[in-house]
Amino acid sequence: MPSEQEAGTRGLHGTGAVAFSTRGEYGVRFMVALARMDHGDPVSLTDIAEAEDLPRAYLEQIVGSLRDAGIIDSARGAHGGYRLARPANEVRMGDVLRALEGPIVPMVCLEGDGSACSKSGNCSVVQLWARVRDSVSEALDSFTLADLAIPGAPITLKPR
Amino acid sequence: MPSEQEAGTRGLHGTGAVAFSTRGEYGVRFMVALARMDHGDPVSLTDIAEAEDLPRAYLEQIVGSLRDAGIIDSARGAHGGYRLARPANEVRMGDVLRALEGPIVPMVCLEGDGSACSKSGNCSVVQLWARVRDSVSEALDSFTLADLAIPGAPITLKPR
DNA sequence: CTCAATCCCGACACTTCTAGTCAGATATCA
DNA sequence: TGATATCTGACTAGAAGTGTCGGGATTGAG
Repeated sequence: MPSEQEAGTRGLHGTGAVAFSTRGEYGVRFMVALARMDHGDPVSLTDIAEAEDLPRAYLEQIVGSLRDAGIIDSARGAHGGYRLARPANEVRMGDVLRALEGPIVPMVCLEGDGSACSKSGNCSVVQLWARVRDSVSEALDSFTLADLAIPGAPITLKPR
Repeated sequence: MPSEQEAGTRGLHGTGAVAFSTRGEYGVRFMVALARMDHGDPVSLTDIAEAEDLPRAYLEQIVGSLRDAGIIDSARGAHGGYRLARPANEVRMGDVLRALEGPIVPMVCLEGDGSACSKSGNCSVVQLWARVRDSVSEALDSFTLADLAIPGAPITLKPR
């Protein structure tokens, strides 16, 4: 039997402006699946990739960012896997997305301490970009992982 | 004298998630400059490109989107150029950005009529993306071109 | 100890998008 | 007619996105 899933092309995720990449989508789906499957023991990446039909090797990269950000804990070795580092209702989706996609910066002039733009003092347009940035952060942080994970019935793992 | 400006590399515009491209930045800067320079007669692209230090040929492409969207009017031939199609205080920045960058769609599952996602009925995550989309639209539409073009003018934001 | 499961990590390949450049066609005014 | 502009399509180099692949390190079980 074909042991490895064939992933093929999935196209781009998000059209036009303000689009998240597949890192954002896959990472969020991973987190929701993990929240539902996490009953104390680590959940393996393979189980989640199969449940969500995501390319395992690629997901592995993405999940590394979540681990580095301290959002999930990992356990290596046999019967290893991933667990939530905090209860789902304490995980803001803004933290998840920032870990996955980097800081939310709609325009270069907002990067770092703002010194990138030479006319930072008298530029009126920067207020527009700052407003967009703050709105997106607020929207993301108004959801917790629990908000997204609760609706479905909790998924139980097959015994191993 | 050197007839063509050398533009060189300007790097990417916006880091991480929710980034606008140079189309968005240059287009907005074009609009602000046009709003300030428009005193009745058409303003030529060359004048604006020089004033804002933007690559003329590339800006030409970008401005085409604004014309197609009916945000500016163009006049060909000698003494031609561009004019605002409406007063600056009637131009919402959301319209400008949508013309420049396409619809604001943070994730594929929100595209078109929403039929792209197979589990559109029971997906909880879609609410997150929809919220982000609406927040960005509101943020952009809370500014008019006049807010950005009037130098030193106090920017009044609509209450939310 | 050995084996299998599992995370971890770097390198590579392919495709698409970005950010332009360039040459020419078309339209208008003097 | 000639100078000035917009308009259009084709082209390109480089970056980013979306994965695949192979192997190394760690752990639990038998």
